[in-house]
Amino acid sequence: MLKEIAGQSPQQWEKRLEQLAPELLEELEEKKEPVKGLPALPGADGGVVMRFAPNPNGPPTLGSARGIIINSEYVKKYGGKFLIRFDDTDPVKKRPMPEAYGWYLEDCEWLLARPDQVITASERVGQYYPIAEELIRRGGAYVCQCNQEQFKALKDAATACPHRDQSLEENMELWRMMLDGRLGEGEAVLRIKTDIKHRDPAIRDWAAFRIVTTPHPIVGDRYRVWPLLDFESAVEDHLQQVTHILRGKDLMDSETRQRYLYQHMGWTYPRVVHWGRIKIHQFGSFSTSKLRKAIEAGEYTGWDDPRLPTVRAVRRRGLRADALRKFMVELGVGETDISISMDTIYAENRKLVDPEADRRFFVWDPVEISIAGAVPDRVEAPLHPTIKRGVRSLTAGNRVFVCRSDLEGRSSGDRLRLKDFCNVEIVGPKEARLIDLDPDTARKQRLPIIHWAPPDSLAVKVLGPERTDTGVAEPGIACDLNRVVQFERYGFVRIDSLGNPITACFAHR
RNA sequence: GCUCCGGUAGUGUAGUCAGGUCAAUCAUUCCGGCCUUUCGAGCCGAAGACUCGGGUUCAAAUCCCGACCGGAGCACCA
Repeated sequence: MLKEIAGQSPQQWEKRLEQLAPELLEELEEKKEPVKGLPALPGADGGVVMRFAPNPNGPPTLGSARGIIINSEYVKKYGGKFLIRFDDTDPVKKRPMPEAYGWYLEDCEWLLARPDQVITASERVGQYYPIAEELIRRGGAYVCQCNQEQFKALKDAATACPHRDQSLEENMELWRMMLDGRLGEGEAVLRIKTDIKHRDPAIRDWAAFRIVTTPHPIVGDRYRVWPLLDFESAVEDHLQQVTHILRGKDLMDSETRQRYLYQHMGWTYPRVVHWGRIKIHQFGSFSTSKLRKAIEAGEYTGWDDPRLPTVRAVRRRGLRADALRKFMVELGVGETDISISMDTIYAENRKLVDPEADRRFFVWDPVEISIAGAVPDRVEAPLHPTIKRGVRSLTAGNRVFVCRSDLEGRSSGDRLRLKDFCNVEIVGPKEARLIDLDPDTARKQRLPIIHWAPPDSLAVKVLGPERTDTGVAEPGIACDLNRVVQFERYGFVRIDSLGNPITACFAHR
């Protein structure tokens, strides 16, 4: 029987199945449908509460954008709440930047991911204390006075430290001593009991609170006992009733650690999805603290320097939020570490921006040439090559600018067309002579077509991720402040400031 | 050293849980052609991948084992 089936073709199987059970055939076809957008989140059908939890020690980078976008995208998909939570509980080693809180909110807004609620951990530390005390009462936590090396040695040997089985009263008293100052920095931590023999040493009795006397940039010296990430995050996720956590693979152990706390408290842990590290070809790997140092050293002009992989920098260059969103959604949420190229983001952005961007002439490395003959004083050029939305009027005349590179390698007798203007023949190093105005001449003679800039052009400096170009551009760009335009044969730019020179930021070709 | 995770075209990604129509999806990139008064856009075409080795099975990208490669954690950082 089996042999008989194996000998038949898939088409024959299908026919047979159709006779036997047509409903199963439908099911087969259903399965083939490709899923669009983000993969389904298990258990999300009743709505979700999700959060993005940055440390505000700089503005969001493109890596943060992924977290902001994917979280908010899921909330959009299933309904529910999107939270921003500032995990700013280290006043020393990961000292928060007061300005950065606002930067996150601004960039979220721009990324079309307005949070439904904003939580700042440093302002809520007082609410964590009763939970710590409850944990002590339940025997799930203890005050440990080992120094770091001692504890590490014991932990690596899978042995409990002497403080682990102190009485409840002792622990409470020590905890009060942490709070009221009788214990100093480094003298004690509160640990969550896990399994001291857990096969993974990273899980064993982790620290939940430590003493820090350095004032916090937001709340000053309001607290001297500060939670560590695993405690703060675990508790806050429960308080906010977070349903799904998206977190980096680097925090994979956190779930295992935090589950012990949840167990002690009788809470249920949210669902967790992990994703791998993201690297961008054009920027290499970057960290906020590294960028911060480079900025402070004067290597960059600021957090929105077009050479930087921050959200504000790409915004300044004229990348659009919806392009970024589309790109991030297509990246998905895989656990593999990925290395992406900005080219893919650029391609996405180009599709959105190309139909909307007016065309402008920008001549880099300009050379002034003279054209002998009766050339018009003004010409008109379309604002867009295929979408009819009008023209721009340009001053023309006998002297215009062209790119040095368009002249190089040409000699007397060579002909070319100045786009939307005239056909010329080279007669000298910087001299040309008019042939005629007809674009058909250029077409028939297959002349190279170059662009040019009018005599009344303005000085322009284009700041790009890879280099800075200087040149001149038609004066109309003075009306394009904050808009994205295409400099023909150059690329898309956002006009960044009016001045002398006008500055533009380069987006992409 | 201990522990965890991953490996589909150049880059991402779908498919892997529930093995079969997967000679493998989509996007981007690259190449060729067409079109175009931009080196942009558009159109057409092409190239390009299941890390390796065993095993299970009629059948393996999919399940199992091992190797290799890559990433991460073992903080009083986030």
